[in-house]
Amino acid sequence: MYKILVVDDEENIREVIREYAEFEGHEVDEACDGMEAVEKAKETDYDIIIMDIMMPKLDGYLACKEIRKFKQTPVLMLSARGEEYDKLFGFELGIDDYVVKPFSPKEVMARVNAIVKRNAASAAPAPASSDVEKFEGLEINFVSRDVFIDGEKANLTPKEYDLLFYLVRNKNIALTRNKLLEEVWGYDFFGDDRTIDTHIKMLRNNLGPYRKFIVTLRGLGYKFEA
Amino acid sequence: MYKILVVDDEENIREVIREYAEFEGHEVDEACDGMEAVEKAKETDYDIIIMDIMMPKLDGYLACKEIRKFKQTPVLMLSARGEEYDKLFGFELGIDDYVVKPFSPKEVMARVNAIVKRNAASAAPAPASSDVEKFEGLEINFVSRDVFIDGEKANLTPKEYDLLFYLVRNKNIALTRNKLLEEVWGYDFFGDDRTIDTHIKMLRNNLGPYRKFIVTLRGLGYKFEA
DNA sequence: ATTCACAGTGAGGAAATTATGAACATTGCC
DNA sequence: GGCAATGTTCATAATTTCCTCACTGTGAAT
Repeated sequence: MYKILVVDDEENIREVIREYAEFEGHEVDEACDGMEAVEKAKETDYDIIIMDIMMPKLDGYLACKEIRKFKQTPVLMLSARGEEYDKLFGFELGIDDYVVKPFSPKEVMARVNAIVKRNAASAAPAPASSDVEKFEGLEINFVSRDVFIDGEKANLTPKEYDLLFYLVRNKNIALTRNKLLEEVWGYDFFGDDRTIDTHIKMLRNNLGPYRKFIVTLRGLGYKFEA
Repeated sequence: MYKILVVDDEENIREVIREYAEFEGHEVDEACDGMEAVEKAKETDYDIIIMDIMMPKLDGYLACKEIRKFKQTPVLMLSARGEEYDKLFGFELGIDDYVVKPFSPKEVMARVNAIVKRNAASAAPAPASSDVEKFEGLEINFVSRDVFIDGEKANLTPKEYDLLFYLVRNKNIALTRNKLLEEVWGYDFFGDDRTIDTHIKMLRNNLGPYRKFIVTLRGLGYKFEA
């Protein structure tokens, strides 16, 4: 039996997870925003915290960061794709795993079990996939979410970061527009294909001389070629 | 391509989903109540079942429960707003997601894709049907969509890529013009046969010395011979 | 050698696709 | 509320690619 804290502003989600967790014999507390989560985490020793990213008052990242100041409770993040997806890899925050919506409670609890078990065994967090990449004068730091162009820090918007990060993580792989929409915007984005073009354009503009790494694959999509 | 079972007592709903799903290239079966759904699920291995909750004879929950006795096929539930939301996650039933009416078929299919993909990811590790092929100095990379000729990158148009890729994927197989038209151009192309010749010509020109791999089968079509 | 059905080629207009700029919408913040 | 930044849509311009078609080349059968 674990003590679990479920943090989400949507009651439905909390309810759903609570039911399944209790069904499996765990004890569940709830909080509906980051502030409340931090307080509860301070008072009580949970085995794991399941937390949404998108919340009022204090979002998942910040709440996690705050909690880390006094405790190492494992955290499982819930997120929709397209929610600055890459921040999830913020291992410096000590996020142990994440689940992308739509999830089944079954899946969530499977991960909870895996995390708690792993945590009990050792204290090692998840493995990171290289934190920085460099292509000539273009430097990308996935952890700090920074992009440097010839040493100068680029000022990208969140979508631009996400798009660039996804492209770079899949460098030298031909990516269709659909794939990009699905992975960067999220499965629940029902907008126009051409939105990608616009973001690619802005990204290219921001990359200056290194725009060359983003190649157009006519009739298909794009590719980061390095 | 997925095999999908759509279960709903309203024909309109079934029809709408079927059309969209088939448009995306999936194969669709229908059932109009729970009983029929259980039977069909028993006979056939579907990739996913899309099922309404409210149905005559046997409702969605019970049908799902019944199916679970012999199979783990993922289930996406359709529900009208206000239909006891939390029951939806009768998790012990292993419902994977739900969509509330009124829904767009696009949304339904987006979730179907998410679920099936997730399900496939946990089952099989990697597909890997050789990502690159090399014939002497001709190197073809299906993943990065690159073609190298003696180390130099060839600049092919989309159709040329498609044509070459298809030929290579079916190397040493005689391909008729009709087959090529159907597979590379698509079933909805009603143009001239000779269009192929033109593209073959361009492809050959682009392949330089390796044009030799594309052989003409007089009276039949072409073949990539290696 | 001749024939003739089929394949190869070149060029121009048609069609498809991408790039871009600006309008419009949304979000977060003061 | 109003502002500023970001994200999305859309119309248009700029390219690139495709398709058709007429003509030329070729090979196998007679």
